[in-house]
Amino acid sequence: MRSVEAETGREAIIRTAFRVFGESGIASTSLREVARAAGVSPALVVHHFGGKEGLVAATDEAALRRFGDAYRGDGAEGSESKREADSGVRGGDGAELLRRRAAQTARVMAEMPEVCAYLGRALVEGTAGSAALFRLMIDGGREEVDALAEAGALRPDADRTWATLQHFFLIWAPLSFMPLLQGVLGDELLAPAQLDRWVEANVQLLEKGLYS
Amino acid sequence: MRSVEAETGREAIIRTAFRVFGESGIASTSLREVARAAGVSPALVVHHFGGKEGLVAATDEAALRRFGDAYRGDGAEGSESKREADSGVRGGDGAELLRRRAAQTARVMAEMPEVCAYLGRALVEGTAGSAALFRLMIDGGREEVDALAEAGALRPDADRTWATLQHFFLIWAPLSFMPLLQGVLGDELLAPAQLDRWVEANVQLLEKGLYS
DNA sequence: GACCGGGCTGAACACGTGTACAGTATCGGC
DNA sequence: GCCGATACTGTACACGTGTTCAGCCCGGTC
Repeated sequence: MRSVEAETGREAIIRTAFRVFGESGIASTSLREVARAAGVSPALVVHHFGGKEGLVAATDEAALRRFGDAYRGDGAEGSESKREADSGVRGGDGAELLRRRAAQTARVMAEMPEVCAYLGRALVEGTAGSAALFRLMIDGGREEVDALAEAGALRPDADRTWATLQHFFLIWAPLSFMPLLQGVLGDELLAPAQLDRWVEANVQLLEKGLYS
Repeated sequence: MRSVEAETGREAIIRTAFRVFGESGIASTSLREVARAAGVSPALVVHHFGGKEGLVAATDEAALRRFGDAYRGDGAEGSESKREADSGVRGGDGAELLRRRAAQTARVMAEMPEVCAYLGRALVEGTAGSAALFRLMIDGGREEVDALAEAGALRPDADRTWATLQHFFLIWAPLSFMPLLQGVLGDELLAPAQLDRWVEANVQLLEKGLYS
């Protein structure tokens, strides 16, 4: 029953690291705490990852991979979402694509909240991998902005660099500020209803602005 | 010459705390490091603030006060900026007010970059005072949003809660992500030219959106 | 059956942390 | 002058940290 079902220690540690680091911060959470929460000895963490630094690097990488896979639509679910994710920019108008992308991100956040919460934290703390993480996200965002610009959807006088950053902040900053947000929104940020409001507000802002 | 010019130990510690905490993070910077950077003994920090927790609380409070004073236009400078800051919402159209508010925030950031960098950090780490800090900013933002709505400037179908949060993120998230931003922008975020681009991009986004 | 290798542990180590305490210097008021 | 208060320091302590290491268990291989 080992190979079919049970989780290896390494997997348990990573999975726990998402949760604990995401909740309490990376710098202020000790390797021992992660080990305790995962139900293993601190020495095992060292055994698998070489130390705390290695653990954080491995967690960074695992989080990024899982997020990327889910966003692209890989994994156990049906193939329909992959289909629509792969349909290129050409053909759809900007508004529709924008909404679809936003919903896609929201779906991933609802599917794997711990991973996303961790990513939000990693970005904002000085993790070794966070610079690469950030660069990846920004580059991806920039491509979409450029594609939307080619398609004529982007306002022609827009500053594309800052447009990319604005996209990034509107999507990722809430994750980094999540503990504070619960007080302002009544709900959990990642509750379905809240997620819908979030997506809707972002789409509206990007399409029409706030002030007419 | 003491009382006229020299800085007291307490002031030196707080001023240093802005810089060091802002650069390296609060949780991952030791009380000893702050003391060393300030040129005093660790015991003095304990003497004045009771411990690290107290130091962080005092730094929070000092940062918030200085930012508030500067934003409101108190302090050594001429009184003209205070004048324009106090001119209420009524009378000006939304766009003009919006631009003025953005420029005002940018001015404060250029004036006291360390304080602002610290605030960006404090918000994102689980500081004791950061919840209050956040609430204050959100409440202030909400008031402005409501005022703009009364004046008819806000899009009528906008979600005011999320509109407030969007304002907040567009302004404060860059501070929290500052170490990462330097790579994407060529410049320093708080360099005057970059600051202008930032303000301009925000105003444009809030007025017209990104996609027409 | 012997053997090996990898997952895994408990005990130990050196070190940095936050903090307490006793003591010194310096300044203002009597 | 003295005196008390306050700013400030050096030393010491208990504790949690990341890390090391010798050794356990256990499934697979010759």
